Amino acid sequence: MNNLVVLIGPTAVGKTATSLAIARHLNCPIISADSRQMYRGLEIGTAAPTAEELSRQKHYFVGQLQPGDYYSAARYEQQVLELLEKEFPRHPTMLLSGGSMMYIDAVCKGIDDIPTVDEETRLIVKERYEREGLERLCSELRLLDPTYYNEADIKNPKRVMHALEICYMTGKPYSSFRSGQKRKRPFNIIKIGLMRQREELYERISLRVEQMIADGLMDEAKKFYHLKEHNSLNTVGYKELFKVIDGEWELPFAIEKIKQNTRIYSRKQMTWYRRDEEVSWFHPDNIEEILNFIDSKII
RNA sequence: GGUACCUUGGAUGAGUGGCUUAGUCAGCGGUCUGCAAAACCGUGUACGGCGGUUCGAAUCCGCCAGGUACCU
Repeated sequence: MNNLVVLIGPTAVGKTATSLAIARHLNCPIISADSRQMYRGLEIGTAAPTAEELSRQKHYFVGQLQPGDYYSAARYEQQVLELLEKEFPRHPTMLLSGGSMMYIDAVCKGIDDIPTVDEETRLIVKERYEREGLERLCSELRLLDPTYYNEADIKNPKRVMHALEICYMTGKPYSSFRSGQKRKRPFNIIKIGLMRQREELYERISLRVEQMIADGLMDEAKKFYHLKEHNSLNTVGYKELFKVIDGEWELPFAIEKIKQNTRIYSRKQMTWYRRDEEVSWFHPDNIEEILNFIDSKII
């Protein structure tokens, strides 16, 4: 039987260091599950593994996309599954590590097979939203897909728009693609969660942000300023510095906002993890305990 | 010492006698099946202190405290 160790935890909790220790112990590559570290050039702001860390253990899904490339959790699921199939013969236990909740779930639980929306449809719906407003889109969704309308988060434009995109493109209700079923995976999943006291985590966040600034985050932001409309740059650390570049904010204020937004992000991650009962939680300092636990769960 | 103005929940900031609860941000909690470090939702009865007027005061009056500006 093959195993996939999944290492999760809020940002700045210490996943990178722990993942290296686990990977060395298991003698396997690391599959990154970080939706922003996938983009090349955002190393400082996303606290990506350093060149030295990357050289210690083979990493996948770090710095392989250009900011501006389209990507999605579904694509990630598919690529990771393919990779695992390829790697398992040589590495019967693999490690997936990262903080992107949706990506983790995509790999562990699966995402329904929904067509990828083409650029044209995306534009049409976006324009309608901007011109006619959310209300109109909602009443249209109610007609095209009453099932989804009744369970959807109707106030969330992204959700409503996506459902409509699928309806337009396929001529079928969005809900007809949603099974709500967990996929069975042909490997054993061992979920390890890293957690620290709130104050401890917040302190680390604060220090890390200061370090990012010292390491030249501003230069990185300037370099990608021209891509700021892309989702990959709609990221904590960059969006605040863009406001400094625009002259809207002073740098010290922006730095405080980065810390604050990172804290908010870490809390959202924890909220997401909290409901996942399959996770076993550890403090990052207890690395021996973590390794022993993994060994006991490997099939 | 005098005159004027100000004092609202962690921050900001409306409200000038009664529609009980402004709003925003933070904080905290939550949602999550296709750009997810995204997007969205929920949640706090506070009116500087003490007295008075009134059926009723954050809102009017007096005193006290703190603050700001100007004057001597």
